Amino acid sequence: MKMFSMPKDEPRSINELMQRAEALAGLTLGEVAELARIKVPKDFKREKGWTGQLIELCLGASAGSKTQQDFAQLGIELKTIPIDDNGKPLETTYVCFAPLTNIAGIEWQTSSVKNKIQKVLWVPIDGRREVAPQHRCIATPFLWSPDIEQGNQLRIDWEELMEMISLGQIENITARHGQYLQLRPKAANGKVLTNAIGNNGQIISTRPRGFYLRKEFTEKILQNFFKNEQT
DNA sequence: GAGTGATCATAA
DNA sequence: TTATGATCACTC
Repeated sequence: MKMFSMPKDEPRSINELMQRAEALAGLTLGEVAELARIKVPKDFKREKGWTGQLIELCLGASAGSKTQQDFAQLGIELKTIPIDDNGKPLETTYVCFAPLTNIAGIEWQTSSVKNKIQKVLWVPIDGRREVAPQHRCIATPFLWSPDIEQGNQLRIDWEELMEMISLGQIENITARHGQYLQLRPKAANGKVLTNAIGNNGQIISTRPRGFYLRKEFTEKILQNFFKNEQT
């Protein structure tokens, strides 16, 4: 039984990171928050990113808004994912902002999406709304990298969406596009605007967009892990 | 009920 | 302003 204690610095190896992460398994958000000396909100209506930031703190990630991975030196991105009692995702997973201008020459291989999901430390956490945040339990964290098929699926969606953006079709893209990777608004509210390419090649103003992984995609990742875990 | 579009807190 | 962390909540 490994006990969890708050780290005072960044993990220096994948092993060290995984040791810390695995020590969180089985604990509730309330228990972890107490160790971190942080107050648990009664719900996430206002503090939507609270869980992610708590886990960042617990694993020694340096907070802040960087475009790089959470553990850049290890090349690992941290993602908490809310699950129901069957271990299925309750929400889609945000990946990164979508570039809407100056996108000539951007390719999948060097894209932000590819870079972000190259290596992910998934931390599944009970996300059922009927369970108070304080009592939500952390499941087993695990490291994942996309296999050939998953990488191809995401590349195909990414290329389709990026082509539409480059052709000035941003206003015609809805969350229904993309089989596994979708594009949705990502901003503080609907009044936030950024530049994009219009249908005549001109610069237009539109809501910022972000790439999200559909639940069907992350569900397979989780299923595959838990399947291998019990064999 | 599910899913899309909208939204909230915070950092630099 | 744009990025991080995401979940909310209205509409279908």
